[in-house]
Amino acid sequence: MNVPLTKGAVEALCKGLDVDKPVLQLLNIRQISNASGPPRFRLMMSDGQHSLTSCLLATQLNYLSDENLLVPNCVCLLKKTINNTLADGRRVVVVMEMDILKSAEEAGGKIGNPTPYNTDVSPVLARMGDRATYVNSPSLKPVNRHKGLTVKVSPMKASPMKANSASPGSSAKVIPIASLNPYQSKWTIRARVTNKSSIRTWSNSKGEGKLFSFEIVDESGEIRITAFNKEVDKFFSLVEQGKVYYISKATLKPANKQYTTLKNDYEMTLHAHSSIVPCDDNQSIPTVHCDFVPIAELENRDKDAIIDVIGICKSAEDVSRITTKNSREVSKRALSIIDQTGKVVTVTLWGEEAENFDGSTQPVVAIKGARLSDFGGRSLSALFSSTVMVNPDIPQAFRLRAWYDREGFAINSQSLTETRSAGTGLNVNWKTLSDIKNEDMGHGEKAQYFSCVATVLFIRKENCLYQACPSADCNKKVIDQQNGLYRCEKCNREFPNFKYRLLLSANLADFGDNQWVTCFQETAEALLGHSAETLGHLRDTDEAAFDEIFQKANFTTHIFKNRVKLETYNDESRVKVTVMEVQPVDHREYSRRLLQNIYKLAR
DNA sequence: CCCCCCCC
Repeated sequence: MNVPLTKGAVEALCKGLDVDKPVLQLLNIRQISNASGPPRFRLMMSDGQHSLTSCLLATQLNYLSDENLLVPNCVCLLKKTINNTLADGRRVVVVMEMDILKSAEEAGGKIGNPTPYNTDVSPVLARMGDRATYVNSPSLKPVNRHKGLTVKVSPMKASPMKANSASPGSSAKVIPIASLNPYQSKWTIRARVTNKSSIRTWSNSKGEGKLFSFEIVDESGEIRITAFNKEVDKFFSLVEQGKVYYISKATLKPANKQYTTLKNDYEMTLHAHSSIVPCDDNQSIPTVHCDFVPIAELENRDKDAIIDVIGICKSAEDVSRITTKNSREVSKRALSIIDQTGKVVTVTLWGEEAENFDGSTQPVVAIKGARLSDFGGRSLSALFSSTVMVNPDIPQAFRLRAWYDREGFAINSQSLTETRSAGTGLNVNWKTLSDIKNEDMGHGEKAQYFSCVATVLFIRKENCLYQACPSADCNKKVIDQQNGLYRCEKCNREFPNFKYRLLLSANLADFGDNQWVTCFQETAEALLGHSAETLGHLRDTDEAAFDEIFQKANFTTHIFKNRVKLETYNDESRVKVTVMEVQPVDHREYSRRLLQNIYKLAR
């Protein structure tokens, strides 16, 4: 069988064009050293006219080499390739899927007399091989534009560093970060930026200003650098994540260990004479190293552990604004990520990272330095010190992508993060009231949550209000001492006043069933449309008006988000349904709900 | 000279 090579394919690939399933001949294959993870193979492919040296084998195809199928002169069908452009415009073709059409023996030797198409791609790959780095690839897209292109770095083992006499900006020689101290001022360091903050402002009793900080690493260690005010203007745009710079003439001061986990006793502050000069020759400066923890393994890790994680973003919440305990407003967005362990975990992004994140394409998300929390069982949160990467150009990401697109998307995954609220949009667990009985909801160890559209048939007025402790966080019922004082057993105090709290029993109905539910304060107020205080006052002063409020609530229809749990009391078990949220019926959600029921009935 | 790491 004669299989012609796809002439012109190498040129097209080098220009970044998509070539549909080219047939190419393998001229050479060699393993490039890789500090961690599986070995990587670099291929030289030929279309008979030109050879392509900037070609990597995706690690899921390593078996082709292991089984001695991928040997020079064999003819390959490249079924799927990913064309990556490096920051400097050079390209790397990653072979994701391939078939071997002809063995080396069948091909019988080199076809044609191919010449290298684009020789300048070689050095970068040689470096990638030597250092196992995937630096500055634009396919590695941090969601925060102030967090540049490269991933955070773990410093490699301390090793003597070659002095570089070519360092600009200073007459001093290049010294390792580890040897920096406040008592020596003539130095230059050469280091890679691993984490760059956005610009922040502050205002306190000592004054106000702006600052940004970044972390750098060389072979010897790491250090944090902060720029204030004028130095922010001077250096913020120059300093890019992932890039290497000569840095000199900055102030060293003891690091406040309370605020940093970086392994350095000092930190650096830039001043008017500080110098930062980009360095192109950066091959000896270490780059990213992530120790990804499989998602299933998070169950066994301690709360507050700082871990690296990678997964496919199965779904993402819309961004929302929350107010912190310190009354600061911040954006947040929770993602559900899944990996090959089949487990899902919720990861929360904050601030700009939350605002800029786009989960619509189900990208690979890798986070270096996320914090493990025990919220909802297990969940993750990005920190200021975390680096969030979207579709990073690393083997683990390629493997995940291949796994998810082939099978992962369809598996019945389980989340380590129990979602307490029913969520929104597609994640809403819609049920009808009859489902509660038919599906024995709430019979498990954990409570279940569901949403339904239902109509209020009846609300019990009796005992719907109680006199509660007026302390801010105590809602305990108080005892009327009949002397103008109210006693709270929990606070062990008497108060001259109390606050009204609501505890409603309501009967809800939909087309299939009805159900008694309990509404506490907020949901009861939403259902009745009045505050507990107003209702308490009315009950004591205007019974007719009080009754009318209950009449008006009857036959109103809402979306109810509920918690359901089987409870045992005096040897008697019954399912208790508590309303967590009452929302107006959104027309689209209601239609979706109806359609789901029609579909269910038709089955 | 900052030092926020959050919310359910």
